[in-house]
Amino acid sequence: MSSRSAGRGEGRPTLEAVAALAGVGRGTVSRVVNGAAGVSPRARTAVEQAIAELGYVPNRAARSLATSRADAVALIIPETETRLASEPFFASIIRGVASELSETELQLLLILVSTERERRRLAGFLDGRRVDGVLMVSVHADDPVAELVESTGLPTVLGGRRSELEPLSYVNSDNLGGAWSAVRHLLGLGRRRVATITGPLDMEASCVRIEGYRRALEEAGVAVEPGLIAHGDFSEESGERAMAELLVREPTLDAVFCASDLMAAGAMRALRRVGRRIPTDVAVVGFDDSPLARHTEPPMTTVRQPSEEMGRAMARLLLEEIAAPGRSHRQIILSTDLVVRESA
Amino acid sequence: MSSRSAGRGEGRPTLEAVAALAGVGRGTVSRVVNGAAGVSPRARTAVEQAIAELGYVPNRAARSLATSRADAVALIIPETETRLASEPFFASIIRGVASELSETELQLLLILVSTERERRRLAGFLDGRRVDGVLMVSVHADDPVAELVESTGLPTVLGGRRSELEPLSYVNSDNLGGAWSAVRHLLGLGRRRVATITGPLDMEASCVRIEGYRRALEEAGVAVEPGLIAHGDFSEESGERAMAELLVREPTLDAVFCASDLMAAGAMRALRRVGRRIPTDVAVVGFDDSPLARHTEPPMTTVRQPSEEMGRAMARLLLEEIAAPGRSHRQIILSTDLVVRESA
DNA sequence: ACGTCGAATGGGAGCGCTCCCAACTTTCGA
DNA sequence: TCGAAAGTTGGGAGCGCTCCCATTCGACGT
Repeated sequence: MSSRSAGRGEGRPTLEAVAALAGVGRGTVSRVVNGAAGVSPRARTAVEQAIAELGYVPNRAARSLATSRADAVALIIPETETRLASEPFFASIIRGVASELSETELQLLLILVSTERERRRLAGFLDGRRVDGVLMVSVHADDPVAELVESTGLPTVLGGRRSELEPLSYVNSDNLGGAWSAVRHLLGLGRRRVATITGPLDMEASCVRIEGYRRALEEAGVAVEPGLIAHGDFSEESGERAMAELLVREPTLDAVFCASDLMAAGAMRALRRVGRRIPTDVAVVGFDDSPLARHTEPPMTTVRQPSEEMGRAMARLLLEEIAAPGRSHRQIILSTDLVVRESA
Repeated sequence: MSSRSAGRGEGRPTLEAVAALAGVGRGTVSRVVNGAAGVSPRARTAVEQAIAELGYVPNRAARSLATSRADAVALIIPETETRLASEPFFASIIRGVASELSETELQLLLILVSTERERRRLAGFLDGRRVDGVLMVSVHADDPVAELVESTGLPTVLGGRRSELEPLSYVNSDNLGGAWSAVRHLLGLGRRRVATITGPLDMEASCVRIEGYRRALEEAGVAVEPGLIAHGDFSEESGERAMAELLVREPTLDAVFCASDLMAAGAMRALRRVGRRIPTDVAVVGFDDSPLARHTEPPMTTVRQPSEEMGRAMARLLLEEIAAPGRSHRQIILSTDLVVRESA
């Protein structure tokens, strides 16, 4: 069934071959293939038959050359080795994007950028206009990669924004509400000395989660103490380290809200090491609802963010942007919700 | 003059533009760009200067059309929603492949195939010869996707093989040795009623791991009892279910070797539910050494397989195969090792 | 001095497709 | 009945690149 059987000695069948077999001109075949109007039913049938018989599949490169579209989009993940593997967040994004794209003719190019060399390669790549649009996740405040992408003028959609005045389109989850509800929950449990372990401060999501933490505290009339805020970088080690610091600085804390599940897992480990019981002594809440949250001991209470849906929304937004390049940029905020397990 | 591009906006510079500026012919520029021999130093310098001045980047589509190479490879992951996200194995493979590919000019196309529709789309895609080669992981015994790929005749490298007489090139980890050493370890601990929870039987890796289990037992003079073998599908739920079954069927078991960390996590949950202590009552060993293995309670003893290296090796093999299409297929086996933590 | 040979070079001929327009056919109103 | 409008159709002109061949040029041998 694959075109091999139909081979007329030559290589793969071309438009021209189909035209010849169907007894029509190239133009007509092209119109049929692209679903354009203005083809008589008679001609259309003949062409469709010829296509089936020959097993014709249009040549992407030729089409690309003629239309100067690439029929592909790039998903750029600018992260170091470990994060991609350890955070299922990325895998979910990929899945969402891929599933949305599978409805279209667009191909998904995956580009991981971690080294300086890879960044330079990316520059050449984008300049070569080999994609019609770009998706990018995990953007830091003044990420050179993001600036590179922005400077190309290609339709772009970010997962997460760089700041409140992000000029590009983006899809974000409700970090403020998520953090807020996590801390509300902790307060509702009667905890009053609630600490937080933040993500890297050059990421807007981290800052907004801190803000959510602040607001929940303030609304409850609990003072925000700088000593209760420690910083991490989303990794497990950083969470462990931050928790250890907090424990020294504020021995009386009774809860901690962590900006990622990974950090929460690290924090739990630090707590366990010094013999604090979870949640009896210290309640712990994470952020992401990654698979590991169900495997910690005790299972982790965490803020779920719909990462696959995020990927899907990003793809959808990008498609719109590619279709109507002029239009102003848009943003989508997806809601989060608290998954209560046993750690808080 | 073409009204579209050459008008005022003056699109990206072409080979011809570079040639004009450098005062040479198209052929010479092409030679320089492709690093071909037979260009005088003088001409080469002039061309390089012109390229820099114009910021010329070759058009991939045009090159593709002329050479009928795609300069891209596809990584196909035929899996259902959840596995991609829950198993860091895939993320590691992706990273390995991407990092190896970043040394080349090849692009990485990611193709997730889970629905029937996506499979059909893949068929057209491959027939369109839009990639120079294919990488595929997680292949089941008579996976229609694998057969589809094989039938295209494209250079292909599998991650894992379909059977012992796999005709395609593949990279595999030493499943036999891994399983063997896991069970050895259990036996060395004095356990004598060692159960196993297998992966899906239509995957060769599962069968080989069972074989490793068998051999270790036989070598130690311990009888292999069918009742101690339960089947799962690599997922956590299946592990939990299988463990529950085993517990009913063989209440006296004192150890279990699981063919994946995820299943081991499920098994641990099942054990905990019925109050069996780990490892005191039942020792548990997993397979993969995924990040979650460090977060279970207690931390899991497991067989590490070098998944990123696996991705890298796959890419390397594919490059060779693309370069020398005629040559016979090759295989690479990567060794595994046991990571002893606290569950066994 | 002249012929010879290899290195360097320019440019024609496509690769397979889309775009677009001229040409042809059919239909319909006057 | 005739012309105009509408509906179809074929195919030329590229898109930007590589491949390859004919040509040019300089260096060398005799």
